[in-house]
Amino acid sequence: MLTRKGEQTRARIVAGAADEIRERGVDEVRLEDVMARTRTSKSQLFHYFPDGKEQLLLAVARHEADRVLDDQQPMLGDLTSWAAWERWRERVVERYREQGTDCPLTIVMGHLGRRSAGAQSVVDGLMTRWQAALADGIRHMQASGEMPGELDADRAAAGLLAGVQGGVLLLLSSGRTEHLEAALDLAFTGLRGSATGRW
Amino acid sequence: MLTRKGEQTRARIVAGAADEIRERGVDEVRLEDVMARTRTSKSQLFHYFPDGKEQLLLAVARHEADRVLDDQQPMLGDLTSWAAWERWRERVVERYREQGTDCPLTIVMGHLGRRSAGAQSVVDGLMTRWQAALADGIRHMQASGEMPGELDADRAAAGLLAGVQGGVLLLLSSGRTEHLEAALDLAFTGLRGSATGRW
DNA sequence: CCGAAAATGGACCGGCAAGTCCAGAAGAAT
DNA sequence: ATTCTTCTGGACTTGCCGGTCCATTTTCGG
Repeated sequence: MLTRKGEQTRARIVAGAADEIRERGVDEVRLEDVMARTRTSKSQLFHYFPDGKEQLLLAVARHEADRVLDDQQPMLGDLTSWAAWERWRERVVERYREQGTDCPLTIVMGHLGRRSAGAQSVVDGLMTRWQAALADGIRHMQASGEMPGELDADRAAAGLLAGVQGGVLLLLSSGRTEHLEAALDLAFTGLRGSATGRW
Repeated sequence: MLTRKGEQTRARIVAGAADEIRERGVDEVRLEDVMARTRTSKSQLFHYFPDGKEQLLLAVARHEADRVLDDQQPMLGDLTSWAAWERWRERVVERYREQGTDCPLTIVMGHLGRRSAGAQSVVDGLMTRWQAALADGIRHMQASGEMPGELDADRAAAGLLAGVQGGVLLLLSSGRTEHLEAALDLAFTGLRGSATGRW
């Protein structure tokens, strides 16, 4: 059981670890660094995360994953017109432009990605919710006749999501947002266009 | 200077390290494992890679990067008809389906990605060449009137590339190719479609 | 208050794996 | 053949850092 003080400390640790990772990368982060930044001792770390570093990283991943969709609100939840889609687009580009080369989630993921089933599910959950929000928007647009009714909303959302992910990935290594923007534009063109695809 | 024998040994080390990484991930790979697999001693490793593990990983990254585009040939170099584009699409999906969750390049990249400038340039080079090949194909299609002449070939290629990258990324965490396929379909629709985008 | 549970401090351990070193074998070159 | 370079074996060092432990303090419910 956690007391109020305990919760504060735990939260401080997670946030501090997240910052540390953002700044220096997962591999470079020692527990000692987290301790220094959060003014905690080793026994506290292992008190709140008995399974050690792995568990802490997972908590950080969850913490970061939660932020991703929040940062896209309220746009993401209201994709009901082309203007709204454009606003969402701008927000996404802006958010990742600011973030630049430091994508904490990708970092943490890339680190414990495959091995930990927990990490897997964090990402899966995030992507699923993200895709669902996009699919909702697409269905909305179809209902109002602004996107072709023939296309499979879920599949289109999957493709759009992939474009965003790839754009961000390329941003991480190039530092430029042009791939992300191009991917969004190309996807939008597909969403607008005549339904000649294999939908 | 390297003798013939030296080159063989060096190549054996790189290939062995690549296999080891594919199977167990970067973090899990000890120099000792590479030594065992390639029947080499520690002094050999440091003889061929004086800067140690970092340098070896970089060599592995280069090795893997070279394979990526080769695996897409001859399709990638001959995107001159929609049928050819479809063949390329199939090849890409097939290649990554086989590869499944073990993308050695992404792994190595995710590991030393930001810190080493060398790794940065390996990925940059790969992506640049990849995008250039796609852009060439698009220009070909425009010349023969099979893709709208109004779109910016390089930008469209950037978007398509992002879609592929994102699709692969999602494949890595989900194990399924549906995002990759959806991204390709959506991008193709965009490439076919009426030029209503911001090209 | 008081006792139990939670929170904290910080010294200590232990293992592991990267990197060093030197001695000696194999190969090239003339 | 000899000499110089490259190649190889493997023991040794070293530092780092995750994890353990116990003693002490703080919190909290009743």
